[in-house]
Amino acid sequence: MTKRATMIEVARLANVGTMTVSRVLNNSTHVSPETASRVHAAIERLGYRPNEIARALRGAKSKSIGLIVPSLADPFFAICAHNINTVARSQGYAMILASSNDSPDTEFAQAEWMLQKHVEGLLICPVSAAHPSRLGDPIFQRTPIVSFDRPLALPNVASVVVENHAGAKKGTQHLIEHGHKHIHFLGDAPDLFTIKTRHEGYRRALLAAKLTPGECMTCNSEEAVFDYLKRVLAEPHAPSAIFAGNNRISRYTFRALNRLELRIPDDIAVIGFDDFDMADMMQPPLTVINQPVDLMGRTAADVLFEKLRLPMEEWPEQESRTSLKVQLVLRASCGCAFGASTVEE
Amino acid sequence: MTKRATMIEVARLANVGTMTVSRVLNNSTHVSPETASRVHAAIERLGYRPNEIARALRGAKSKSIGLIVPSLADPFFAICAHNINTVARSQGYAMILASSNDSPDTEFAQAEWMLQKHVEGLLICPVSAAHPSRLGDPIFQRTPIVSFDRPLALPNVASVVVENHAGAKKGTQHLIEHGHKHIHFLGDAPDLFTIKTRHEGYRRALLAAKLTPGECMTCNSEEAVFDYLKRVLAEPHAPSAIFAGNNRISRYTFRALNRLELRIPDDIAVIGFDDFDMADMMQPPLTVINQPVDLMGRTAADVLFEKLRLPMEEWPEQESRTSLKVQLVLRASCGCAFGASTVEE
DNA sequence: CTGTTAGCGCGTTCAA
DNA sequence: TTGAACGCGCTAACAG
Repeated sequence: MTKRATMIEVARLANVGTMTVSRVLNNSTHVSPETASRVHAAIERLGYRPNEIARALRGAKSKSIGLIVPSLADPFFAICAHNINTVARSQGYAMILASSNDSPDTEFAQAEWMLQKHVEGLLICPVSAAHPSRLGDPIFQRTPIVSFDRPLALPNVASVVVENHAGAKKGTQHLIEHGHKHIHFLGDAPDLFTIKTRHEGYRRALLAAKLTPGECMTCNSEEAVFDYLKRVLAEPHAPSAIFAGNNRISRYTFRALNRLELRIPDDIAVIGFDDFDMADMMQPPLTVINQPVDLMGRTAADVLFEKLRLPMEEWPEQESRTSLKVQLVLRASCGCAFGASTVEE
Repeated sequence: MTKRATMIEVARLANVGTMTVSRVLNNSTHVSPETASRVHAAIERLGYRPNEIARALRGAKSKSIGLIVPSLADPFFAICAHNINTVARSQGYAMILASSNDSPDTEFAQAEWMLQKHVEGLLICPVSAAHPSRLGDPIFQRTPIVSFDRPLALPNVASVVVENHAGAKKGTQHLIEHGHKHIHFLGDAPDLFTIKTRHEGYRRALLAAKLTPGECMTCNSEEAVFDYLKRVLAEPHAPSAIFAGNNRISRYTFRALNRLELRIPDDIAVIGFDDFDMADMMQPPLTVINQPVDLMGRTAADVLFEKLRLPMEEWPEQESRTSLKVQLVLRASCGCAFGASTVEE
């Protein structure tokens, strides 16, 4: 009905000074039990809640962190955000969210703006590293930053990623074991860390088997994948298997192959990096490299809050780099014939 | 490196009062062009950025809104969040996010806590209406609230939903036109507005065709759907078609039917409410009632910002209720035999 | 057109 | 153990 009660009103009602109220709220040390209970009663009666804004202005603690992802509409990032948020809330922190839409300028603008909002720390999945990141700017030196999914080569930024190289290598090796000699790699953005690293893992696997690796093909849409496959499958040395660089590409590939009326894995085999919902229900079920999506967000948040606990002087010279394990989930699109999914470390 | 510059420093450097700096930053009216440019230069040189916290403490404008969803991990809500965030950013607002995990207590706690953070407005997808919502509490009277996906029967809350009744009715009618006489309805939470309304639409369609509608079955997991279908399909009057109350149930149903080695739509037909990624790539492609997910978030945000523009005195007596159109997307699981999807208004 | 004064609500001195 | 006064950075009133 009326405006919210302030600390002064509580103090008056309890016949104490505002300082006492403040103490009861925070330390609760050096306050006699009976005074404290009087204060509590007053708080109750007035429905008083501390004004977080005023708190933040006074001290340096805004009790909020910022999260910037390329796009929340992407289920992968949505799950990351979900887990980060869970950790944040458990620590009493608010999470402010923003999308960079894969634009370095937007990313920088959002990050800078979050600093104005006095977030205590920043969690970022950085945009493609085509341009040097401006997240190393001096204004960010006093704010802990953790990057995830894609690392940031900056001294002040910790990072959490998965074993992209090893995972892609293992997946490709599996394809080779199925007898494939011509395997193509499809990505969306060749400058993207994840895609680049996965392509490198793929390359190593082929080289080790004395086979010729292909380029990292850039296919940004279902149409692009369709056109590419249609063209290349008509050529000599047509691929007999596809390695899809991420789950979006996997889905595009599946759609394109369907339109081309090709049978998986008989006409062409497929393995994709990153599992997705219903991948096991496709016809055929898709073999994938599974990344620990839940763990990724949680770990990144944990790393950030760990840094938040440390005073700035104690920040490590070199920030931590965490790498999460991935698994090869064998289903049928690779050529295996399992009833259910099988997991290989 | 050093602490951020404050307004006073800018003022000193530009040889003006802080008020002038403030004016340049906001109105920029009643300031001589040359003074303004001196101020701008000083701002530039110091890399000054206004402290949003102080601004928020001073005025009532925190330039932030709160969003509470049952779970960000759900793609449906992730997309809503994405669109809401886009609108918010375009208005210069930050979005604070929280999940209620379908708990009324958590929902209330998060909402209350957001008020402490002085959000200017709240967007909420309310938890199941099993318990009367506490969002009508007096403390929320001064804060505009918009609920989406599920309405809230409170005078101070506007809402944006889709045509659940009409959509479910149309889908069920379609099943009836295919000759089905025994159609079962599967939901997850019978008290949920969306599920309840869709079940009602389903019931009306059957009644209108002089058929007997079934209960709203509660199936909270793939296991539950599996057990239910296994049992009921062995009984007399076994269903020849299933109406799935939302996309999660659709996926469960698809999985369960697969495990039961039943053919869709020959052994049993399926229609689901709410489309999802790859639904058109399943075997067979799933016929669904498609809701305008993108529009939902955007509309809800628009409604909120409209309210934010109005002074409290001008708030309408009765809050707005928006209902978004849905479409029947015909694929193959209903019994139709299309090459591609067909859309019916 | 511009500067001065006075808080916003809290927590941190320092004195009682 | 407690309270008074000051100031965080900014802007709404009022002068000038």
